[in-house]
Amino acid sequence: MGRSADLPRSAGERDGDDTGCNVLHADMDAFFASVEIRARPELRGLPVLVGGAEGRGVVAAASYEARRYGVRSAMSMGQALRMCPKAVVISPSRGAYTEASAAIMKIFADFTPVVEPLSLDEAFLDVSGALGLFGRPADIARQIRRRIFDEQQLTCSVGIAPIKSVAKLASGSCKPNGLRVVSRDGLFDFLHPLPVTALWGVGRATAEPLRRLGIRTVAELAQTPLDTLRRAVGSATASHLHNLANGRDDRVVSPRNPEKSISTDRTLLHDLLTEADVARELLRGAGEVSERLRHLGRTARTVGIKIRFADFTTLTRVRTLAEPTDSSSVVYAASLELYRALDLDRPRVRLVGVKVENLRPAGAATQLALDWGSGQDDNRNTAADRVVDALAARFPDAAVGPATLLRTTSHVDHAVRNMPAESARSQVGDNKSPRTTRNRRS
DNA sequence: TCTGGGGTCCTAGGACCC
DNA sequence: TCTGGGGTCCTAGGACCC
Repeated sequence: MGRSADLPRSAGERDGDDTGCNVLHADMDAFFASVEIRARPELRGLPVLVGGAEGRGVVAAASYEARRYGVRSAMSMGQALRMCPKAVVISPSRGAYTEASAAIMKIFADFTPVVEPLSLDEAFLDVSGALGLFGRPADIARQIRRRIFDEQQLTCSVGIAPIKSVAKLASGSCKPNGLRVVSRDGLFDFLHPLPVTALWGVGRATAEPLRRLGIRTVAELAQTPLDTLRRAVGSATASHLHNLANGRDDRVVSPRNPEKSISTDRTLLHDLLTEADVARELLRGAGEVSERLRHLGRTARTVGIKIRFADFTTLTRVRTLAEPTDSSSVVYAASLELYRALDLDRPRVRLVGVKVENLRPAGAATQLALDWGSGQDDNRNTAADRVVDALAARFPDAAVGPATLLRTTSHVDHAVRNMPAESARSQVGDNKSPRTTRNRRS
């Protein structure tokens, strides 16, 4: 890719009076697909789908060429391929997206410290403090788009407005590779003709009661009495939507708060039929979320599981522990106990997930554990976990982790069945380190 | 249309305490 | 002993977003 080439195929820049329009919403175009195409230029111009290629996959991102066939993200891969049989399917490469995302966020930060990432590929920026240095909001947006293209060979679309909700709608309306200013004066001309489903927070379940009230456009929503809306969609949603429809959004751009939960779940290629198989997935999930906890220097007080069955019904169970933890074995023991408490009869399990929430800094947890006098085993668990983390970081390609994840089913079965159920409560469970004895305080 | 994976927020009910 | 209200914590599920 040549540097300083012209930005390609711009959807156009709709510039207007940007006075007081200090909120920018920047959104990468078909981000995952664009990153893949950047790595394999021979794919440029072709319909490209990123997502699970085998079995139960869905589309995570589609290039604009693929979208012309009606393909949308979240569509099942099978359906997408029926609509667009010539599409090239690529498995997601998370590392590449994370890396590109970091580079883009860094570019944003060069213009203003007030950046609120919404996901890997989009962010709000408040540029009110940057006007003296970089010019008007629309000028800042142009410089950002230029730098992202020059340095990352990727395009993004930027919406510029006085408030967040409208900036987001504006960027969506000028995709791909566009720029759009919605001025204070032009706010309602832009907002009111839109369908209510365009509003952030109106999905299928909310659209339906609105439709029954005869509300299809934002203008109609704006004119509906608040009480009527409350009865239809509940109090919080009603006032939120009513405000947005009337151009009121007092949310400020604020850098991301620390994460409130960490979860991982996995849809299996084939349904799981035995507790041993489910336990192995819980072990994997517990290991993943715990490793991320330790990496972030945080601990969790609440552990949860998610189980989805073949008929797609889904159960969630959570348990709050006596003490916060970042230990893989404690999280695993708690999740296994939650699963066993379901007491399922011949389940067909399609998805297994593990989640931790109620997060807090790790330092506080250690202190608490020592105070309780039961910290010894916890600390030993964590020490073993840290060794595993370090090995995994040093040798990313090696399989470092619980031995049961490396073995075949019969061994797993044995290991799992010997795991005492009360270990989560007592927080002394450690089925990973053979040296650890389970000497409870008598 | 046989339906991913990572999050956030809201609601509602129950337990418990004052 | 009965009744009520308010606050907080916990749990389950659902809606929504990308």
